[in-house]
Amino acid sequence: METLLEDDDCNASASRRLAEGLAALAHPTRIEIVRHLAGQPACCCRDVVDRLDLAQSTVSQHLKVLVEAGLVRFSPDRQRSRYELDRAALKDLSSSLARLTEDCCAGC
Amino acid sequence: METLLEDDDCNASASRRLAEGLAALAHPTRIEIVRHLAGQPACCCRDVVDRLDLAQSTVSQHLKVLVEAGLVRFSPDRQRSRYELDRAALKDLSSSLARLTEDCCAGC
DNA sequence: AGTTTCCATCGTTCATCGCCGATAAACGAT
DNA sequence: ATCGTTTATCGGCGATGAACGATGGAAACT
Repeated sequence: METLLEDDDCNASASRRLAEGLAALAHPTRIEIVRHLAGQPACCCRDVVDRLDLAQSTVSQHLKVLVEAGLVRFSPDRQRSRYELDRAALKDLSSSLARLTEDCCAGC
Repeated sequence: METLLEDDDCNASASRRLAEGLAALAHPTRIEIVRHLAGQPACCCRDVVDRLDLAQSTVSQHLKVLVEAGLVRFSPDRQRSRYELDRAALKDLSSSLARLTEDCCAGC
């Protein structure tokens, strides 16, 4: 029962973390931002603003969400800001979902 | 409804659909529900209510979200309702995220 | 008959999201 | 020193999300 409880806690905690990661990507604009970031080593906020038809403040917010979720690395570069896709984190998230899917399809 | 899609909207449309799928899973409770559904061929609303400490109406809502996202199949079984995990749809979602991740990691 | 059980839906409350305009700080250029 | 550019953050507004209780309908049990 001790191990069972720990398993449950583990599952619940994993669910929470996975949900947080998925929530960060659960918006078309943020997926587009990730796609854009994938094409280059890094870019600044302005680049994204030019690409998407959204206000600069809105883009900044979306970038913040991605950074807080750990999917994008942020480093203030003088005037410009430097946003870089954390591909390892993205892979982790994808793997987590894949693992959940595999667990769910174990019997088929 | 949305049978007409311009080529330019292809990426945006894919992002939108992926975002919708991820949003359905972007909640710890719904992930737990999916996990629970994975352990059996099907179950009713009551089963989930007993497992999670939430009101029956809340659970019903979460199930509805999963059904509308296509991740869970629903068939009214006499008195009880029958919810069944659509493992193929879950795999599709997982694959979509994996594809995005691969696209983003093509150069590494 | 009446009753219980299971379920979906409605209405409400509260919090969060998504978007914007405005603002101020930081930096580069003139 | 004064622009122009870039950026993050604030305040506000409408929309959505998440939770609950209450209600009513349908099936099953007494």
